[in-house]
Amino acid sequence: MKEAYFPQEIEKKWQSEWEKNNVFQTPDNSDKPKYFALSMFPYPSGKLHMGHVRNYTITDVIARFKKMQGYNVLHPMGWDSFGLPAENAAMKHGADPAKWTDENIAYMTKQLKMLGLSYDWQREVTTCKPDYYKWTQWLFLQLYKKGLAYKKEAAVNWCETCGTVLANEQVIDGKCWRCDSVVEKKYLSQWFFKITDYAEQLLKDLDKLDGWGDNVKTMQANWIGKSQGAIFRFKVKEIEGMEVPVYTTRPDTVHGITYLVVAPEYKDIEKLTTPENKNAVEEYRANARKMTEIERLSTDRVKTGVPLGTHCINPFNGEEFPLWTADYALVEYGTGAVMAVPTHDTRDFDFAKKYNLPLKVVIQDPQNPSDCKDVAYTEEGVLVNSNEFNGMKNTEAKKAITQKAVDGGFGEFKTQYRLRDWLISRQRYWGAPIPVVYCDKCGIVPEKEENLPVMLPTDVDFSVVGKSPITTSKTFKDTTCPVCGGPATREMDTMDTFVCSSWYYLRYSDAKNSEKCFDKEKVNHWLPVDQYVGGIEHAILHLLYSRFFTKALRDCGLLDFDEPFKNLLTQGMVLKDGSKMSKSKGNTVDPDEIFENFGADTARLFILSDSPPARDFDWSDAGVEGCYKFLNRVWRLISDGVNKREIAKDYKLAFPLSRENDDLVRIVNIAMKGITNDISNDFQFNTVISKYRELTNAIYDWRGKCKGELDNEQKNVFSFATTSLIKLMSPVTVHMAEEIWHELGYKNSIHEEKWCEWDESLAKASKITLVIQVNGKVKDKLEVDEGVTDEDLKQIALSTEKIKEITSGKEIVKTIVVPKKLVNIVVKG
RNA sequence: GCUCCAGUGGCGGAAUCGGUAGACGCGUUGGACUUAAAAUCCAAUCGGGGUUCACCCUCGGUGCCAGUUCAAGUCUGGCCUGGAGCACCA
Repeated sequence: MKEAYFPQEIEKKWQSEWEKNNVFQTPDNSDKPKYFALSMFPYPSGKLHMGHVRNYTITDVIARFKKMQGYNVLHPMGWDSFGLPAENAAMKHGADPAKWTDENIAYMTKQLKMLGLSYDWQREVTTCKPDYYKWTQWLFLQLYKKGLAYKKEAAVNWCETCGTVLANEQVIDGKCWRCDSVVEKKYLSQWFFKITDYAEQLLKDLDKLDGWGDNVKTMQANWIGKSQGAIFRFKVKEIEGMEVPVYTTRPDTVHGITYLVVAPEYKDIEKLTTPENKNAVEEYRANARKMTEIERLSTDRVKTGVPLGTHCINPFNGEEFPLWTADYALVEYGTGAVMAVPTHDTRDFDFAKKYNLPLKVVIQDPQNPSDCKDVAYTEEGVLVNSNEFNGMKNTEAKKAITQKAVDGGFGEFKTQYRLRDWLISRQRYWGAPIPVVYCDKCGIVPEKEENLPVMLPTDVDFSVVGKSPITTSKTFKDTTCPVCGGPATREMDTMDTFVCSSWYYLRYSDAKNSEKCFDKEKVNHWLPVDQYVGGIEHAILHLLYSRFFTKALRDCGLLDFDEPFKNLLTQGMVLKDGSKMSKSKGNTVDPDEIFENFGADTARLFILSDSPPARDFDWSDAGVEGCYKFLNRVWRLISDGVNKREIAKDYKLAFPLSRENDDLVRIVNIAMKGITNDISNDFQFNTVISKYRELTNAIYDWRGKCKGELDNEQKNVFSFATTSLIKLMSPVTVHMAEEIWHELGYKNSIHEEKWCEWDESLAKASKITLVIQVNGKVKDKLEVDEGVTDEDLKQIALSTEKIKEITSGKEIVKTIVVPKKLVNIVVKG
């Protein structure tokens, strides 16, 4: 065995060996239980960054560990390859997006292989390939049939310079990420998925996700934004038969209404405006339209509004109050109209103060009543000025008052969600075409399933400005109607890339199927994903959409489970010098350089070493070198032993062992147990790695204490310890472990070995350290035999010189014994 | 403003159940080997104080203030700071 560790040589050799022998291919059929380990698939941007390295290393170690534990592990990889960067590259350099994407995939695949990741490449999926997007389109049609895909007029983020809509993520501080011009709101007819139909299920099923962090679950719950309240309908005094409905979470304050606000875009606003107020209202609405979303939603902006001139009547007390329009009412939420109770709502209060609208207190803290002249009272209290409800607690009044409205026929209980339907249309070329045609006779017609995929045209001009390149195709637009056969035009929009990524994990179960999106039996076998690993930035969008897709496809009968991801690990960011690695800051580290200088095993070891996976990880060059040195240290230990014939393949431990040998064997067993527990318990790889080091140090110490040539027992113990170390390290330092394994004389791959099993009776030290406390403070420690009873411990503690001295002349009140650990003597005086 | 997460040496972090705070590493300092350097190895490394001074003793210490307990980094209540997400959502 070579004395020096040459990672580059070893790593290349084993990577090609594994590929040749299909070590990581996963059969569908196996006697072993299944385990699906999944990393969030990357966008092929060009090169891997350290965030990718961290993500994929974490999942890879999990996959290898589970495989060694006897699971049939599915560990696939793919490419989220539709999206804007490819199209932008095309616009900038005249490159073909498909070619640009393919080249990036090829390069990044090479990098992934250099990292030694155990993927089953037979199951690779690429969302921009027709064999994948055919099924994205097919799934769109299934949702359409179910009424879950529909078209409507909606406001979108519009960049006039680029002539296209932008995703919310592409709007940075209200400006286009590419050309920096201000983003406007525009009304366009767009395709939506009816995710709101699933709002309650998406919220409720969060409770089932024990394997998800609370942070992600609460983020989703907030996003869904369930609230419970009431709808009240108010008659308009000036217009016979007209009503304005409002949604409120504070029905208890209904007697305190002093005005009502409708959104500037409210559908009946023109009818509700008197001729005298028409000009002012029109002007206000025109201004609101011009305003950007950011301006309008800024919370510190002074609230503005104008009166409409009409009034409503409060059915609870007969009071009249004026109608206003103000942009703090949002047309998309609730009914688009707000009943304003300035005394008990801070926004209404600000508005009322500015326009001198009246205040009427209806909730009070009986101990400390407020007139609400300076600030709204939003806490709980008791009703006043509320007729028969006076004296009732406001929490109870919510129900009683709503019930009165229900009985009177002017209101009802209402549950409201903040979640909006998912806008999936993009006026973009590089995406999956929406498989729909427009026929003058038949209207909106879905494409026939046998005509899928609707192929992306290639005869497009990317240099066009102000419209989607797809519209320049001569061959794409005109088609025939699937129903009547007459002339028709294709939908020119493509789907949001989040649609493609909402089902890719299902496709891995049956990636090569050309007849179906996936076989039902296979998808039910492999899914849900046992462990999903990825960045926290996907906490809402991707994970919520995927959950929605799973539920919708379940309702389409395509699969039989409710939730796609059983366990979720959101890994922290990779930082350098305390801030996120980014090109603009110039603090990036190129994975290629690390592979070249230290090897992939060092990179893998280091990226797992210093922080637990969920926390941010601070990259340091010294840390990398430290890991490299550690691998050299392990290599030297074993190569030295192998070359001196002290370590052999066929070792046997014959008990009882000498004291020193027994101690080392115990340390090995303790390490096996500890490492297994650390991985099983939230994947604490940082402590796993510290245990590798402890074990290595212990073996070195033991070896240093052996004098002269090793005897047989020592050789066996040395072989056991080093072979165990290398097996424990094999999921992390995959190439080095394999090389050493073969140097030891084994012929199979270490990655197909069984995980270490420890002997419970040996997984503890032969001596324990007894801690003796007096009044909870440590006063003495001593070594005692492992088998002592509690009574023995007590007697030992009380008879030590030191304790006698401390307790002399004092009354011992009681003695607490923690078995095999500690004695606490409580004294008085 | 609301929600969630976090706060431990010079630094990253460790500490299943409440039971030895600071594992392991980085850095630093000293030493060995060497003509020298690199590499490697050994030792020290929370703070204050004491001392019969290289062996100990003692006090304090896990963001802050209380509480529960024989015992609190860990549990409870109230704050402070930092991070993340949401936000005129009625």
